[in-house]
Amino acid sequence: MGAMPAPQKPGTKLAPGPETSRRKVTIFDVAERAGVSIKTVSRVVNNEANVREKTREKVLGVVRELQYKPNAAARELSGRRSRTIGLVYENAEEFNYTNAVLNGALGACEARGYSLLLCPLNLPNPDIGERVRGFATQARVEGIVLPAPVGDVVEVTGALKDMRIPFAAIAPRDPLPAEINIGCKDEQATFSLTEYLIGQGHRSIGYIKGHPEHGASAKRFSGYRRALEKHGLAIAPGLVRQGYFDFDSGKTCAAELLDLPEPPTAIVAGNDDMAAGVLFEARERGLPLPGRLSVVGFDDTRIASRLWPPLTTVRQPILQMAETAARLLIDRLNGEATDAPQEPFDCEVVIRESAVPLTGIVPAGC
Amino acid sequence: MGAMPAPQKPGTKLAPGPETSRRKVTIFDVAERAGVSIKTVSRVVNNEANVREKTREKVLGVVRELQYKPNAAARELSGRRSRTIGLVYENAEEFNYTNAVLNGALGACEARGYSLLLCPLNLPNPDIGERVRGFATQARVEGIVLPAPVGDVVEVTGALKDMRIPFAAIAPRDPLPAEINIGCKDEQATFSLTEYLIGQGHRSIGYIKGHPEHGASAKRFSGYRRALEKHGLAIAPGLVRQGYFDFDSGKTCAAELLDLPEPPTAIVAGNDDMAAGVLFEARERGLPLPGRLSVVGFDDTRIASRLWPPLTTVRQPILQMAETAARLLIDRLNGEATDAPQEPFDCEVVIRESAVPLTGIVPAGC
DNA sequence: TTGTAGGCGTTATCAT
DNA sequence: ATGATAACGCCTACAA
Repeated sequence: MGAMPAPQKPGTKLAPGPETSRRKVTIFDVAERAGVSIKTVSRVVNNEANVREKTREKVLGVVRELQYKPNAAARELSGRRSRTIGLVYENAEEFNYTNAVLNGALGACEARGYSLLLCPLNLPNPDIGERVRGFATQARVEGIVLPAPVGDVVEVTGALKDMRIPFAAIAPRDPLPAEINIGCKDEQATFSLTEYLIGQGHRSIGYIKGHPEHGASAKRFSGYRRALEKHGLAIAPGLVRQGYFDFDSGKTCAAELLDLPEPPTAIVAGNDDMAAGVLFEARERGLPLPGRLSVVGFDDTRIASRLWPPLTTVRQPILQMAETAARLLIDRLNGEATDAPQEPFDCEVVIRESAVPLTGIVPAGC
Repeated sequence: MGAMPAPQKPGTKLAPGPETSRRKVTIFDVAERAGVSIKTVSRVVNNEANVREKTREKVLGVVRELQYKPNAAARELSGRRSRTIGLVYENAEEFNYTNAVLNGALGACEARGYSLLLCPLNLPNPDIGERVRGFATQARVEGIVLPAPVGDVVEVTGALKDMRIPFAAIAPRDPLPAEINIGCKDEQATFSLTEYLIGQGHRSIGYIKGHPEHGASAKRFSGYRRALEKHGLAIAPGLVRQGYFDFDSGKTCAAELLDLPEPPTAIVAGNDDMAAGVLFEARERGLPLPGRLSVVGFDDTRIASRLWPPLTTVRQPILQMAETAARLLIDRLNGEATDAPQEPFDCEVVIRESAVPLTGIVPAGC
């Protein structure tokens, strides 16, 4: 071992410094620390045979200690195995938040020769921070797209900032969490929607707020309030309820609104799912729809047009927003800086039959 | 150039043979053929500066000619750029075919240290074959999961077989297209559903078939037919319509059924979306629901419980099916053979209020 | 403008 | 059972 030139451990000659401790740990580090050759480490890591149990344990110990993760690229290059499978599926064009985001991001990636890796989260969750950290490390991503409401989860954004991984947020709240933030005119859209109801003669309009964790909830509510103010309508007590963007909370809030001494003649729900809950509750009470109660939603999800009556709602360009987020992120990654903050996207009010003019002649029974 | 050892072109010493022509073309091949160094090729491919226009063109020509695609792993290993971004998103637990498939496959991958790459398709499409080929090549996947109806698209399966890429099909039709085929008891479930209606006293039961391209469509229809036969009920002419798994076709077919001289008292739709169309059509005609018409669907998608009346339907374990497909595929990739074909999964009938006993006393008006 | 040398971190081969 | 060494295909640094 004397005269033999020490195997040049990759990375060894990097200038030492504060960053050194965070240098990627390689198979050489593990081998050295365990007093074995890299091949033995490789054997252990890949569960190959021909390793003494004692050696295996020792190596595994070091692996844990050093938190060694094999480099996927090197593995693939050398071993010709990508450890990747594909999912080829029919892309139903139906609207769905997650799918729209996916398609938008995928489109931007495809156009630029990038790949997209997924990390679904179940919120709320105590250890998202760790999950995201693991994802970013394992998946070796250059940047990350964070659709609402994840862009507002500090455990996630914190971990990312910590790891210095650039990210783009879709529809986040203020203050904007990312370098790249993509939004749409939620406020303006709800304002229009509410004005539309006012134009139909409604004077008592209830509101069901969205999930407080979503940035969009507050913006939408603002639009509602601004419309009422503009037309000199006060918000009667109890007319605003707190929902959570889901069907059940919409139904519950609708029940509360309809139980009011003077129930509203129209209800603005923070999204379609809650609007569906409102319709359901009204239906259960036998209220003639839309005659007795006008309802509007937000998102134009698939169920909006399937419900009875079909829902008047707002369509956000989520696909484009996601596409833009991914595109700007990739551009930024490639040093093609985007200085100006992205202009918010326009939304489109979709008129259907769930909101009708308040005629004063409320049809009886049916 | 004389004494200089020829640069050992990677792969050169592979035994020549029939496979040789299909060997991966590398940057060396391009360089040699273009009469330049690999660095120049690299410059061209990466759009770097300092390449004479003429040289650039020549290289690009060879690149096209040889169909050279840079090896992503080598690129990443050397350049420390993964050309991959991540999408961290909240995984709404709501049911949705695509999402369920995604989550199932993702789960299996995560558990085995695999990555999942997505390739959404828009069917029908003249050049899916090329798209899939491109995806498989570019994404360098080891295997592919094909959820319905893609497993039945011969352009896709053909391309994959051609490229010798193993794949697993979810809910394909017979004859089974893949080595690994995962199904569920569609026939049995529709049989139960139909028997349920018969048990409620219905004797005239319409059926709206699903998309003919889906293997499940035929199986479900069989279940319906078997139930009628078992109970000695004939299928009156016009009682079976051809739908396409979408809302509009369900609505259209419902109109046809309801226009029959003797319209059915119950309708079995091949999926929830068509069932929603049926409800919508009935609602437009002012038919009291569910009293005047019982409707059942299949899939238990989210809208099933949002509709009025809430839909009696069938829940398939799609998530588990996708998980199993991906798991078996990965196992196979790793040589852990699975000899026995996978047993079909059970489905679960979900009883809600859209189907009610035929009382004989049809409520008038409303 | 173009080319050469060397390294990226792993697996494969073949000795020991 | 274990290890030295050569690929793997590309990019960066530096030389010409």
